[in-house]
Amino acid sequence: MDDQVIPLDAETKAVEQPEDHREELRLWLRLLTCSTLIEGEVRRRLRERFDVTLPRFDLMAQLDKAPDGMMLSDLSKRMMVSNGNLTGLVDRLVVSGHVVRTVSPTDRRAMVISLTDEGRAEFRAMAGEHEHWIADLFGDLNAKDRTDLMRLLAKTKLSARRAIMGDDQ
Amino acid sequence: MDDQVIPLDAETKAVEQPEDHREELRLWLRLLTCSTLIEGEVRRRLRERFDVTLPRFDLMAQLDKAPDGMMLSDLSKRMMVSNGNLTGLVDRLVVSGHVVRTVSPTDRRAMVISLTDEGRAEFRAMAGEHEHWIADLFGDLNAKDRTDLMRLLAKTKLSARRAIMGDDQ
DNA sequence: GCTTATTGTTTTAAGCTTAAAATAATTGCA
DNA sequence: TGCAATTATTTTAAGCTTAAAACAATAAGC
Repeated sequence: MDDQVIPLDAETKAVEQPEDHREELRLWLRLLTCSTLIEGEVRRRLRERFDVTLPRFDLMAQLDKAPDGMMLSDLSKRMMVSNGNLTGLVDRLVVSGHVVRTVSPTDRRAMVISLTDEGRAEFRAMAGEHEHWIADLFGDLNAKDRTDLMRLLAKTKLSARRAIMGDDQ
Repeated sequence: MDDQVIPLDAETKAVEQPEDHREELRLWLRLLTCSTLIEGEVRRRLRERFDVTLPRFDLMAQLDKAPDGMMLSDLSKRMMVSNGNLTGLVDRLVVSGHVVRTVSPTDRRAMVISLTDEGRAEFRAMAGEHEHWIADLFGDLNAKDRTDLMRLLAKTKLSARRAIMGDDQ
C-alpha cells in the first residue's frame, strides 16, 4: 500500500514537511453538518408547530431563566449575537406581545428586556416539545456516547477559545 | 443526598414518569456552541484576510471539486441551502468575476455554474490558509480525540437523519 | 467640576436565508 | 401527439445577521 516513511530529524523532531490537516478539516465539516442538520430541523418544527423562529425561541429561552429580565447587552453576550441584531429581534417580540422593554432604573442607557406572562406561558409550552425533539434527534446515542461526546465537545470548545483569544486570557 | 428510588413496574418496564431529557439538551447546546464559535471565527478571518464571506467561500469550495462546473440544484443539495439563496449568491459571485453561469447544453432549464480561472486561483489561496485555521482551532485535540469525535459525530449525524426522515428511507 | 474614555443601544447599509409563488423546460404516459 | 406531472430556476416578501457609525449616558481621572 505504498506506506510512506516519514524521516525523523536525528536531533529533536520530525523533519519539516508540508503538514496535512485534512483530518481536522473533515472533523470540522462533520461537526458543521451535524449542527446544520439538527438546527434546520428544529427551525422547521418551531415554525410548523408554533409559527416561531429559532432566534425568537432562543431569546425567550434566555429570558425564561431570568425572572427579573435581562439587559440587552447581557443577552447579546449570552446569545453570541450583535447588539444591533437584538434590537430588531426585541422589536418584533414586543410587537407580538412576548416581551417588554423597560428602561433600567439604575442606568438610563440600559434597556431591561423581560418576558410577559403570555410570552412565558407560550415559551414553556414550546420548550416542553422542543426538549422531546432534541431527545429524539440524539436518540441513537447511548449513555456512554453522550458522556464521551460531551467531554470531547468541551475540549473542542476550550481549544477553539484558546485559538480565538490566545492562551493568556 | 436524598437519592430517589425509581419504582419499576413488576411486569415489563420502568413506570411511566415524566422523562428528563436535560442531558440531551445540554449536549445539543454544547454542539451548537462549538459550531457557532468556530464558524464565527472562520467568518471573521475570511472577511479580514480575504474580504470574502463564508457562503461565497463554501460555494467556491464545492465548485473547486467540480472541474466542469455544477448545476445550481446540485449545489443547492450539497450545500443544504435553498435554490433561491443560491441564485443571489451566484449573482454576486458573477459580478465579482469568481464564477460564470452557462446554460446547460442538454437541459435549457438548467444553469451550470463554474469557477473562473481567477476564482479558482483565489479560492486555492484562501483554502490553504483556511486549512491552517481549522487545524489551529482544533489544535488541542489529540489523535484519539479526533478519531473518537469523528465516530461520535457520524453516529449523531445518522441519528438525526433517522429522526428527520424516518427509519425507512 | 470638567473632560475623556467607556459602556449601552440604535441606526444604517449590505448581504444571507427561507418559503411560497411564478416561470419555464422536460419527462412520462395515455 | 398532446397534456399532466415533474424538475430547474428565479422572484418576492419577510426576517436574520453583521460591522460600522452615530448617539446617549455613565464612569474615571484630574
